[in-house]
Amino acid sequence: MFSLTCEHGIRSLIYLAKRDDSSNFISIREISNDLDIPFHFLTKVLQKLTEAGIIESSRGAKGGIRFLKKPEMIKLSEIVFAIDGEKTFSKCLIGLNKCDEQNPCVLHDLWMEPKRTVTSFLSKSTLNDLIIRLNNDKTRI
Amino acid sequence: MFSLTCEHGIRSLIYLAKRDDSSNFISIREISNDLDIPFHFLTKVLQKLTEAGIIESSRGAKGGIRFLKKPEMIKLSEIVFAIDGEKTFSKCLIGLNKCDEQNPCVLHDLWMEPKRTVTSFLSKSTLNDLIIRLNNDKTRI
DNA sequence: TTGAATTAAGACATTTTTATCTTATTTAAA
DNA sequence: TTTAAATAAGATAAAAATGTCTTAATTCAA
Repeated sequence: MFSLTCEHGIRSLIYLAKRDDSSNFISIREISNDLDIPFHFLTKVLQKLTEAGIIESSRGAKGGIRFLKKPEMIKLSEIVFAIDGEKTFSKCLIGLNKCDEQNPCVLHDLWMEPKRTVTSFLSKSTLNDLIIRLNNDKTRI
Repeated sequence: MFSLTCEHGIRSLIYLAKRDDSSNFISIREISNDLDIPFHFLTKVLQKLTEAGIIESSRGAKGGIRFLKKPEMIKLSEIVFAIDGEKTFSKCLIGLNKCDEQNPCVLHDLWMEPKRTVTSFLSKSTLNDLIIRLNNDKTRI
């Protein structure tokens, strides 16, 4: 569904939202350890989110990453689009490069409703919505 | 969404359903030409569908592939599962290997409804449903 | 101002996916 | 029975995704 890179990105930001005191940077090494994601791989994933303006980073002692936007303003869709690309769920299901209302592929119409459900889920869910779940139960990242 | 391999598989079977006179084999070379899919790559894609029992193949002159099951009985989900794997849409969204009702990931509950919509779309749509669309309009494979 | 801590960046390695090529095997028909 | 036509299968190549390592740049604090 999502690339592994994207999964790492989502998990990291949920982790960050859970930990965030919003003024201090959280070190990537710590995230890497707690979420069991290879450190050097993770730095590259997070660089994409930095370029996308979702987080900012600081080098050196006490460095790390922190949110540039408020977690209640960050949608799942933003994260996915930043990492897997804007077209992640708007591409033609069978790979036709010109597939639209005028010239639809055989799946186009049937795919519209499920696609809407998925994209609405991604654009409705903010990081805050998600960490609320983490506070309650046995829910995990 | 689907792997390229899977896209090729779906397109080929829709093409076959459209062409099918159900007794003759259709050559892979012909499918390859008409759908603009690399021939040797396509033979391997179709071998997966043969192994899955959806089509059968014949070597030699007048060889090719044909359906083993009737197109009205072949669901999109079968094709996807045969090529991209059974768990294509049941895997945890963020990659946790033990994610279920008891120990859900943060996305688990929110993902349930969109997932249902997608899997229902895949399991409702048969090849026959799809080629009906091809007969009408400007619809393409 | 120096040193330790930390991310950035680029080179490199591995794995998976996609693509190609060659040879073997099978089938139908002359 | 031979030949042409076709898929099967395995080797190899290329590209993309994932993972690792090294060096550079930056930051804080002693």
